[in-house]
Amino acid sequence: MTELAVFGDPYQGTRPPTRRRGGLADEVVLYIREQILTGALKPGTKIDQEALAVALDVSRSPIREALVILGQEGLLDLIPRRGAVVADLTPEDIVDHYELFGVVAGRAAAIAAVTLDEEEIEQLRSIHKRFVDGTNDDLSALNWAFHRIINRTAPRRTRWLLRLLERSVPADYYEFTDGWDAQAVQHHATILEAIVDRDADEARRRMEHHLHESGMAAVAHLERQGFWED
Amino acid sequence: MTELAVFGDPYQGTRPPTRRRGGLADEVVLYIREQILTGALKPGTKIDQEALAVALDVSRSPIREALVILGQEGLLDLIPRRGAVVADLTPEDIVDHYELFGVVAGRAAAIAAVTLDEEEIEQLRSIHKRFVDGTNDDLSALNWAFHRIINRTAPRRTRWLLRLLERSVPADYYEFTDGWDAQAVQHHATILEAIVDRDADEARRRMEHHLHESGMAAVAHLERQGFWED
DNA sequence: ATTTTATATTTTGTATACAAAGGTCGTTTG
DNA sequence: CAAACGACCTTTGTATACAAAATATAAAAT
Repeated sequence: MTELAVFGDPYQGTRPPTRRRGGLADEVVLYIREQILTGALKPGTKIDQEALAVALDVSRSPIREALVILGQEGLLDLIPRRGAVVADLTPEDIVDHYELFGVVAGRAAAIAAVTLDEEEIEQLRSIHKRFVDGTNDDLSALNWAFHRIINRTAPRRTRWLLRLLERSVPADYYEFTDGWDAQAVQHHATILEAIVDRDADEARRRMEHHLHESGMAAVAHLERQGFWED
Repeated sequence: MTELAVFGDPYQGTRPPTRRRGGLADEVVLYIREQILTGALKPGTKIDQEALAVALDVSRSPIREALVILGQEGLLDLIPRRGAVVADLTPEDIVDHYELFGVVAGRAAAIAAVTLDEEEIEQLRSIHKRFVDGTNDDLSALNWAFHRIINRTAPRRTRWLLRLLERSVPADYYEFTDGWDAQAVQHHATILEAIVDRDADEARRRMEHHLHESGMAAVAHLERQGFWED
């Protein structure tokens, strides 16, 4: 069951956006990012603008804009006058990335612990419940919904940074990493508990821990994808 | 004295880069960012690509790349098919930005407290000393050098994020905010102390506090610049 | 008079064209 | 034989051209 019922859905409008109609550059970004994070494009590989343009059947204009975006995200190194190469992200970089993700998401969790109202906490409980005993739900979507309720109360700039940090990292290791969902459920339970207790500091610590472990899972996932193979 | 002597300089090579030769897009980015952060371009203002191209005497190609970069930084809102407008950053956004800056720089400080060697700590002392009694030094450069020694030991991704957070915010409020340098000296002193004590947690807390106060100064600076005038 | 509809104009997004820097490969020279 | 030079080819960066969407303008209808 990949599609969730719309009626009676406790987290309507809290599902990851399927797609919003931007320009061609956005699609190119999605394509290259996918290629990098699945290990199809190895670190150090040079991006041939013309070749990519031909392959995707677009001109170099949207290609170049996409390269700029991915450069800003840190997935590509843009060296002036000599092109773009896939950034050589090491396991340490991924771990570091998730630590950063942790301190920012931790901040969001701390804020959520003192700002979420009872209704929102109830939504959180409901989603978590479906996570616990849900066998026929999309775990990634539930996970996303859980974090969204927490993050949406954070200030605007914090939400912006969370989105940025989320993008440049594998999104779907839930489907692949064995046993991760069980671990995640545990983490979510402790985070939810801290929020119910209105314990901001504990919520922060537990969210940091959750993201730390997520980083480990992400590294394992990338390794399995052959991200660091020759 | 804006230029520092090269010989006998305890922080050679630790000065902010004057300029690195990129493409035209980089210069356009610098220009627009300056315009925004000085209040010349008010939030909500639409960016006319053609007009900008004519004004800066370049084509729309580098202009568009610049807009994409500034969009990624959060200084512009890029709405597909209807152009770019200056993001309406509120004082809350700026404060939030510096809080984020704080948790990231705090992480760097915590790492520095346990990884800096004696020589680096000595450099830190030396710079701080010049900061304390230096009347004829460039305070911005000294400030930059102080933070650089701390941040350079942080992992790569953390340094990347620090650079990103640094960019989209006024860089030179040292020269403008009255009494800020005295406050900064105090903060630096306490941070240095925590690092000397190898107290990672305290270093983190004090760095967070330092950035929090910096945020206040930045908001005051932007207000004085007329950033939020009609 | 105000809203609606049709048409013209502007502006963005994409494609193509061109100039210059970078890279390649073979030749020359020490 | 290795290093250095140079002519050629490739690729990037920038400018221009064109198509389509959005906005503005004017006419028509209620």
